[in-house]
Amino acid sequence: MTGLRERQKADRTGRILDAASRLFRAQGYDAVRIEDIAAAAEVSAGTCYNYFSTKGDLLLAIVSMEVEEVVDAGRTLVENPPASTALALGSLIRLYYDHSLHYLSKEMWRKAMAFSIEAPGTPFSQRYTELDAMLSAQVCDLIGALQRRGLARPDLEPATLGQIVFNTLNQMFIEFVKADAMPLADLHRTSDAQTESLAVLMRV
Amino acid sequence: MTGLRERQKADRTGRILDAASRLFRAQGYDAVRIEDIAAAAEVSAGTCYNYFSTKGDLLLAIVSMEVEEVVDAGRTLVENPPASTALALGSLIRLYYDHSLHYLSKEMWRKAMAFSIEAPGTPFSQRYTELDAMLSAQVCDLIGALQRRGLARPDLEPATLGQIVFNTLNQMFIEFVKADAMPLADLHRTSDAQTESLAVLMRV
DNA sequence: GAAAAAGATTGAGTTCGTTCAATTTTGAAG
DNA sequence: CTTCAAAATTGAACGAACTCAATCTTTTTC
Repeated sequence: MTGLRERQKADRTGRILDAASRLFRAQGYDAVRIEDIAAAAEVSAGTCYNYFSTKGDLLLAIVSMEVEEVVDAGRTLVENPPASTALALGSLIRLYYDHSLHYLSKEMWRKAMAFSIEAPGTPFSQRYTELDAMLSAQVCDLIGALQRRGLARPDLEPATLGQIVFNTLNQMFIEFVKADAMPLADLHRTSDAQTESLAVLMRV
Repeated sequence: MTGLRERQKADRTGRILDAASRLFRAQGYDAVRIEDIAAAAEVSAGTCYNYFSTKGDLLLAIVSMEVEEVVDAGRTLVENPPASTALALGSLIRLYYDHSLHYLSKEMWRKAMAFSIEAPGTPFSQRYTELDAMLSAQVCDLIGALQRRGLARPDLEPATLGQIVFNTLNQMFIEFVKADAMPLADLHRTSDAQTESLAVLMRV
């Protein structure tokens, strides 16, 4: 079943991802050359291109792993939502935001977002877009749950409202990563204010 | 007042912008080398870098000129808004969308958006961000005008609602330029549906 | 009007992402 | 175990964005 070839493949993929992740965080995306990653992973530069189509796609693979974790964490929260609209939305959004800089720098986020717009057809760009859609769906699910509990006006599609909320939190996050000097606390403040407004909009 | 040096500077800037704009549209951003632009503008490659810090910033200068036109056109519409919420929003959004591909290809938009996230500090990246804010402000203005005419619920900040509407239309546009095969008509359809929902949300 | 200073242009050189033909490694068949 | 085909690795070569020391042009000074 798992021949030598497959094991080596998985091993090399892991080593490349680990090396890239560590180096990107430590030295910055631009400062790290493919050769550096290859050296740290004990392969040649050419081999990196066997596994990842471009440097940007390699970054997106790393970012995607992070987003997967956030999706998992979010699932738990959506299954047991806090007992008010603003609190429920606020908690989910804070979960997303607080995870975001745990393993990734703002620069990595900027480059990743840029690359996913610039090269939407690349394998990990598609994966990243998929994960974004999952986050958006999660917000929709939460709003659906709130409606069923009578905590949000029932005359609006949860999908529509969820999209709106997700677009808003996503845009705030983009502005956050674009401003290197902006602390996470500022994002929280802006977000809390917007969430409050959105909760008003959704009030029964 | 306007010495030879200044005139030459303006002339060269214009020639570089013209050449780049024409070549990007005709051959695609990636296919055009700085040397090609320099040759078409009758300067050297180095000179391009005196005027624009990077190839991406040169693209953003071109895109910004286009967005300036859209902002001007939008101003006229906001001053005389159509007589219903959905129609007013729909007209403004359609104005934005229809202008968008007049002089710029989807590829140019993708690269421009990517670059503005990736390198937010660059001169024309800042200009582009400013122009985006102006579009957003325009939507807010329109909503304010609708409120004053009694066409939108007055208990919500126009700034908040405007942000929501702008984020939504912006996100739809990003998805449009990310999908090369998607025709403008599809964007219109999706947008009309979303606008309808947003109008419901804003109803008095 | 000549000389010096300031500003701009130039293109050869550097760097790094990416490609690809040659080579090596792995797995299967006889 | 040997042979062969398929798959993967390699690193040298390529191309294009960007840099910079030398050169040229414009403006200012006296």
